[in-house]
Amino acid sequence: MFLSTSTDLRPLTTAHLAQTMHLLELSTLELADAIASELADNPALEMVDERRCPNCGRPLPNLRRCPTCAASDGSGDPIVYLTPRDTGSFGGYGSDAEEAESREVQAHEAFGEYLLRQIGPELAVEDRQTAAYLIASLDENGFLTEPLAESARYLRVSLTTIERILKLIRRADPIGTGTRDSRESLLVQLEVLEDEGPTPPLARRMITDSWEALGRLDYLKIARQLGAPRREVEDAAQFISRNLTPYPARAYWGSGRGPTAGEQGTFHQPDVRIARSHSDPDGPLVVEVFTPFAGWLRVDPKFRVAVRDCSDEDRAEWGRYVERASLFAKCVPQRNHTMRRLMGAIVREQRNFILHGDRHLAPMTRAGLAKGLGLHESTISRAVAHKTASLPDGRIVPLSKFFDRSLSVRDAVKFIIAHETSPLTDDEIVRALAEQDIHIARRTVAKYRAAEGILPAPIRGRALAASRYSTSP
DNA sequence: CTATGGCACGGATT
DNA sequence: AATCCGTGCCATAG
Repeated sequence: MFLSTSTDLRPLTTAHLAQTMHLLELSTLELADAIASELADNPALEMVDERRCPNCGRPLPNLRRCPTCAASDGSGDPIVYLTPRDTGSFGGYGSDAEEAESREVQAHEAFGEYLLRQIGPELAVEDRQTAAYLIASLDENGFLTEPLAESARYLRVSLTTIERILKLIRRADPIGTGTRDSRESLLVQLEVLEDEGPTPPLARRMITDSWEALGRLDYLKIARQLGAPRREVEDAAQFISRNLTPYPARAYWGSGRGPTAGEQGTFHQPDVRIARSHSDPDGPLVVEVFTPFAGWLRVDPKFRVAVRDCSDEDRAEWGRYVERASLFAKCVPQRNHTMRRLMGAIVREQRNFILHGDRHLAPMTRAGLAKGLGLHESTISRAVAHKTASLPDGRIVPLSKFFDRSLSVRDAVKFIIAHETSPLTDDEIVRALAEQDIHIARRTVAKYRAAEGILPAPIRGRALAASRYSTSP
């Protein structure tokens, strides 16, 4: 059986070889495709479907994270680990999806597929259709507004079945999708965090019993309602706002607001997730670098045996496959290791930016980072290219943003204009910036202002005046 | 005359 | 080597 498959070996192309060297510049999704096609083309390569820590290689039976690799070393440095995430590219369906009518539909479908793929393995075959229906009924916030009884009647399945499937959807990434509203969503998210570690005991009651007051941040009222000290209420509220998000699905459609045009309406899975440690929000940041599969790659031992036993004329060709498979199997973990180191360095350098916003972005160059890590600068460039990270506040930003030289100044310009009493001219903005020790030319302010989509001072004045008389904003 | 945008140049970055 | 970015100069609009 094995020999029969070997008759249709596909030729090794130079393009493939070149690709092996370029694994670093692939996003998680692209890497999944690359691995899938390599597995298809090279019979000597095998994926072992056994969960292992993608970093240290230890087996991980029923564990999501490797306890050793996910531990803090106590130095205050960010905790960076690799997280296997099934991207679904091994299912065999083509990557060139049909052109959808609108990007919105495309995004929704991709999001649905993403959910379905995660829960697929835990789903009985006859439940797949039900799950697909439920996911398709989600609204733009990822909520399920249709009454469950109605879905049950339409699908002719029991309410308990629906609830069982829904429970899977709710706990899949992004956690809290498939709930009825923000409140239920927060509860599900809290539940998952409770499984992982300690959470403020007040948090749950605040969401269930003091929802209204929580929305208005009325801590005094919550404290009175729950009979708890105000101090504890504030702590719990801070925990909620830092670790839970009312619209978990939104993070997957680019940044909901903000002028990152072109990204909107696109479903996007980040390649890296940066979060606060929920047990210690002021401690080291927790960074997950996603890898596209849970198993590991190696040269198929059966193929090795076959090479040893085969005829001389076959040996040369088959040997090339073995060599390539072996190289590829080494390159993938190498890539992930580099990504892990790189993210550690970036997050250490940009902690303030990650936690406190654009204005705190520190100047950082790829070249400087390369020196610090002992890597070539082109390696850093490749590793940064085509990848995105999700930040603790839910925004998804390209990794290149960490190297934006002008972001903090642009943000300062935005801030000045947002707080002006009367429209400031570009020259006046230059002077305002100088007071913050930021020295740039007038012409540059004009460019930043334009880049942020802010109108020139005289027109801003008019727009302000006009808005007093018109009803539309 | 003042505020701004277009074009192009040079230096830094990739 | 190619690209990006800040800036100066100059034309133009109000």
